[in-house]
Amino acid sequence: MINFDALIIEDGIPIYLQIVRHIKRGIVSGVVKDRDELPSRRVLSAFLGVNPNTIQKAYRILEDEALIESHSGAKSYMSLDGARIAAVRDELVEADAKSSVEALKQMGVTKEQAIALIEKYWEE
Amino acid sequence: MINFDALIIEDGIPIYLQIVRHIKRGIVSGVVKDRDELPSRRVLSAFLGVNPNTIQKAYRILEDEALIESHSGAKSYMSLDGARIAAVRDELVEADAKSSVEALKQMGVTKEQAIALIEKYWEE
Amino acid sequence: MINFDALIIEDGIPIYLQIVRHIKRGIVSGVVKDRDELPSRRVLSAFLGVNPNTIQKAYRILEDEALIESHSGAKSYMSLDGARIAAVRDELVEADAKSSVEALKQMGVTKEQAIALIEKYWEE
Amino acid sequence: MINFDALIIEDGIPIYLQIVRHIKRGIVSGVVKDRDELPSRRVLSAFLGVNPNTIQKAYRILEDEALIESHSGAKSYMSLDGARIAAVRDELVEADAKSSVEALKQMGVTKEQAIALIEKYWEE
DNA sequence: GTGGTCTAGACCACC
DNA sequence: GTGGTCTAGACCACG
Repeated sequence: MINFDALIIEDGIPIYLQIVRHIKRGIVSGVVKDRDELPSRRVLSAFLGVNPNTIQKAYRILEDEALIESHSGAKSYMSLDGARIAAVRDELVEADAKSSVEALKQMGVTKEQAIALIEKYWEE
Repeated sequence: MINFDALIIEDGIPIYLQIVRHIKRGIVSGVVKDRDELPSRRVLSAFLGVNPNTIQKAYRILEDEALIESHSGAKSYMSLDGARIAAVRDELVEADAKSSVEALKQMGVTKEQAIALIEKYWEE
Repeated sequence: MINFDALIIEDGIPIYLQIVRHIKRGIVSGVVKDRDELPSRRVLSAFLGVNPNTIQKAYRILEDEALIESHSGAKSYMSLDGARIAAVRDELVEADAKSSVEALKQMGVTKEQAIALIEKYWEE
Repeated sequence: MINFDALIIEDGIPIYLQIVRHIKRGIVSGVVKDRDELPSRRVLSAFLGVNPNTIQKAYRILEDEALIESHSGAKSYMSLDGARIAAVRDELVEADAKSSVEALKQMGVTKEQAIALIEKYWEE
């Protein structure tokens, strides 16, 4: 089952979005697989020290994106296939790179300067 | 004078911050220069279709950072020198690159893949 | 025995309350009589496709209002007399007519239009 | 401005739906007109003794149905035209009369008795 | 035990 | 002042 030990709730960004992002990163990195069981709202809320409703909101978003399946009274499971995983990868990796490139271009940074920046901060 | 045609107000992020960011990107790219005249609150609010107070809030922030000079009843002008421009560049460019690198690293992307992504999206 | 064919579970209002209401309507219409036997929790839950606990909750409410008699392990029976039936009639018929009249009046419908509506939908 | 004195919150049905219904009845009766100003979330919540969020949920539903217009920081206004009013009328009047007829029929009330009930309560 | 909804209180962004 | 969001607690239906 997916592990939430590495998820440290930080301030300034909604908790339910941090949970969504954590699960999506698990999908991209391959830690989470199809048909994996998700912790129940109550269990995860107790573990993270937040309200069950906050977990519910995160799971609901993932369900709307067809990444998990929930049925009243039953446990929740991951529902992944190649297309969905690719979509999540696009959303996280490509969208991130794309918006970064756009911002840098608008500020007059050259491609060479951008690559130099990446290399510089990669080591830190 | 700085052009606001390229500024498309998007939802989810405060309008006054989008205006601030747009002007700051102009500073970094060199489109905006020292002593440039800024459009009046009234003119810009009409052009963007937002409340004059929202423009006021954006200008006030820039004024607090000493990037513009306003005198009640008179026009506002950019107030830039090498140090200020460098500070804005750091704030925008470096912060952007840094957060992007961090996100990609967290998802298991290698430095080489990251650079490839930058090059790929730079052309589009 | 009371028939539950006409009971169509609708969303938005608690199922156990819908069951209570259905039985009370049977009392008012005379379909349900004193000493009538009620279907067992298990049978009714299977018929309606809901959880036995939901039936239990409905029966418990009727029991609290002294409209049925239950003894653990044995069947449940209606327990009606003139006073109880009149009370239920007041609660349902009069409350229904009253709230309906109030709603229609509030919407600017005239008495004649209201009667016409009743006649129109009575035939369908 | 629309009046909420006649709205008595009752149990068993979500408060926000009762508020939605009350406003829709005002639309049908003509009490509420296009461009009418709505009470703010805070004012109405204080008046009804419920949480501002409950009002927000009701207003949000009406906004989704394009019956009101809300913009952050500004007041909320009704947004009505003939087609929208007709749609609301259908939804309320017909649904109300239909469900009332169905309930009365199920309780063994005759059409004549139903009409008598309507006339009786109409005068009160 | 499970998932889901309703109401509430605190807070934020905006005009 | 306005509208909007986030988190929380209590409750409901269900297996």
